[in-house]
Amino acid sequence: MRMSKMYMPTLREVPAEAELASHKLLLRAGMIRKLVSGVYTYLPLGYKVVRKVEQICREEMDAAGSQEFLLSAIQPRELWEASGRWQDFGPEMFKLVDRNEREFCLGPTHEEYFTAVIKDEVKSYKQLPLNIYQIQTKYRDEKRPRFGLMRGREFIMKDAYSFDVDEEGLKKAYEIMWKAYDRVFTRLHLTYRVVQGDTGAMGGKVSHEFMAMSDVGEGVIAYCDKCDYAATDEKADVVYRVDNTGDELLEVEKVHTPDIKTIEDLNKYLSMEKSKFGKALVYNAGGETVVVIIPADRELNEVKLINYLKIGEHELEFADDETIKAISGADKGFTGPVGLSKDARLLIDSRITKMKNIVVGGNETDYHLKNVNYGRDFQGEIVDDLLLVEEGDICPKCGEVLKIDRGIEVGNIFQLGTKYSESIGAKFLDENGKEEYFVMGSYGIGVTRSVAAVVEQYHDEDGIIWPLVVAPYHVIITVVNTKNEEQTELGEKLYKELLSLGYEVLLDDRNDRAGVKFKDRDLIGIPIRVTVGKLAGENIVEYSLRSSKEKIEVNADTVKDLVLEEFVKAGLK
RNA sequence: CGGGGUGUAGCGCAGUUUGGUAGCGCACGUGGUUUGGGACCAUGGGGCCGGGGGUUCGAAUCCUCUCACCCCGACCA
Repeated sequence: MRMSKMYMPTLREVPAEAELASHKLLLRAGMIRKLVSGVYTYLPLGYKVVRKVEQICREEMDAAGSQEFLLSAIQPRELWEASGRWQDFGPEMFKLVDRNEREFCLGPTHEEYFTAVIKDEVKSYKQLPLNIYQIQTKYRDEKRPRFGLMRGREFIMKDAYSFDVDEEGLKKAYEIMWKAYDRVFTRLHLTYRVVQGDTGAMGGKVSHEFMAMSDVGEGVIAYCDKCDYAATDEKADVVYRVDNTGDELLEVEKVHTPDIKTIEDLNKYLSMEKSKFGKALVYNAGGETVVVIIPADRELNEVKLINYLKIGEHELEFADDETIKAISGADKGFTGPVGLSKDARLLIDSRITKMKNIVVGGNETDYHLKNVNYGRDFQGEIVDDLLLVEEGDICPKCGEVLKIDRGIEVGNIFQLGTKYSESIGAKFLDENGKEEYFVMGSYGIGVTRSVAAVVEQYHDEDGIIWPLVVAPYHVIITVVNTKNEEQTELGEKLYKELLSLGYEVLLDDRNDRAGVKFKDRDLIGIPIRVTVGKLAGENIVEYSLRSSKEKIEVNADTVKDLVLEEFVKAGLK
């Protein structure tokens, strides 16, 4: 491609709306443009990268025995009603109504739809296992779209679904997909970690997330260096050791705590460890008022709460002050488990039951209770673990200390089981002629998010540094002075030569100053650079890589060999 | 959803406090000089000052409603 003809609107200044490196650079490099919040246009250079990531997904899925489909983005409401997810996904879905008032959504994912497709045509165990996928645009009306391609409301996803006769088959399919994902992310040159995930709105029990490591990632993961334990913060089991000093149960004591509403205040006022307090959190959860008691030095893991209550993510919110008053009889800040209204459902983290002589809210404004003990003074539903993991927690697997890091969730695999086949009524006949539900798995890769993740991991202050596999072009030839015939001719010659060898080449034949061309090529991050300048007459050019500061002067005839060398090094030839 | 901030030319911004009919840099057109790290001179084009309503002789500026965009929070008992 000749750059004099290319649609590549690079920006010198950073658009005010961008915060992250990937967002800023993709905008500045003329790869994407925003239409509205969370919705982007892919310009030629950006779309080339997207297609390369898609192609890598495609190749690895095909190699893993999956077959490519293309389903519609529009899905009828009935399909989602069948699985109950019209409710569960709720406001996250873009919904629309046709002229006959029939309701649809723009697919946020395609479990129901794929299951419905299979249902009518796959009838025998002999047709299984089956693995199918598509690469398609997804729509999710995110609460807060942000960071460019990182969290959009429209994004491209590779989604695959497996259908098996039993759990055993599902586990095999899961393994195969896991390996395929390893290959995809390895080919993308991403530094990533596979962690246990929460199954959330997808359903099912087992899931893993592929996290591209990055400080700006929205995902938080807890991992152990000693063993292979790694999980998202939402999923991570918390090992919380109760420190029981003074084993004797003391008499409950009412203490006056005027205006002491937070754990911090209480901590100072009573000069007692936070771990001796039980904190109460009041929620409005799917129509009922729920009070949760957890050790006060820890935070609640809302995902664990949502899962326990079996409600949708958007059905959980903090209770307002009136509700708190109604169930506790006191102002906000003094809620506790003792003498709480029966209208509230009381959940107790199991650790609370082991703690002795704790301090809790008194359900009376300006009062707390000391020496409160589970069983003797209050009772409630015991929930095994509702806590959010923290740095320094004990590894639930090996007992070492956990570390916390951040990552970008670029892939996700789920063992779904029969949730969708049952709700959609998708059955096959097994070898005994008995009807069984398909045992399913689903597997996603965020294609456009992966593009952002690559930029996050591969950039510097001058621009993007694309790995060769996903670079929009492999080589850029910069003709320093287009008015100079020797330079122009040599540039053309090299351009044609490399094109004929099958490389993707940019020829910067623009009539601009050298500096402009250098800045642009740094910004758009083309991996291999050839500069045709003053020594063109002697058939000498400058050769350099975007990833290195090194430059060498070489005979123009050897450029093709150097390029080949890079391809060999990258494992592409 | 709550809180905060911002909307002025394609991009980045000033002007708003104290109303008087819109400016700077980059980008863009033209002519010229330049050409190895975002050139220079000259000249030119481009704005319902996010939108509606109001106050006023007069509104980018004041009042009001609204929309959009960005950030923070969804962690408080």
